[in-house]
Amino acid sequence: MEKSDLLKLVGKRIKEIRESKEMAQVDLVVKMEGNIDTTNISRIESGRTNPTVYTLFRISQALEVSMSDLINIELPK
Amino acid sequence: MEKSDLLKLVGKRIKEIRESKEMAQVDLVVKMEGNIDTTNISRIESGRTNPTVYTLFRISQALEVSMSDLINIELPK
DNA sequence: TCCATACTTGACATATTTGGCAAGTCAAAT
DNA sequence: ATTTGACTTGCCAAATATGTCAAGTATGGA
Repeated sequence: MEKSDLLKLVGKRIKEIRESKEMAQVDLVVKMEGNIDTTNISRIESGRTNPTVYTLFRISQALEVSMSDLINIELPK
Repeated sequence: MEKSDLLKLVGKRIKEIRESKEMAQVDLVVKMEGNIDTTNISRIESGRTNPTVYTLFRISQALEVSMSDLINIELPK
């Protein structure tokens, strides 16, 4: 799988979960540890950035899901 | 959880899986896509670096496990 | 002891993430 | 038509991941 496809899948998954919890990007950001703003969330959700594990971790905490949930991806082999 | 603790957990998990498959760091590296060498694996396994999703993905492929397996961590709350 | 293998560590250049702000788009409501 | 809310995009600086090589450590075997 290509890098860009992976990032799109991860981003889509994050967005899905966020929306399923009816959170806006802002809501996510205010729940996250440390400094971050919606710019970064937007970039991650659209797959334009390759987030680090720690960033994923903070997102998963704010969404109240496990990190595994965030990258539980159908690997299109 | 602290960033450094997270990174140590992830690194430990990767090392565990690699060793369970009786692979040396070199074996992992040669199976991975793109350029990488054992230096980076060492840094990731020891938690001194905060790997990106794509790097985790390439490691998971080379180890023939899912990415979820790599970050399936007991979250110490 | 000497050597080979495995891994760690330091230093370095390059690429990219992160964090921040400002401006732009877009849809819905007033 | 204007405003409001949600999100995107461009740009910037700072921090850091990546990739590479060289040197160092540790272990076990010949």
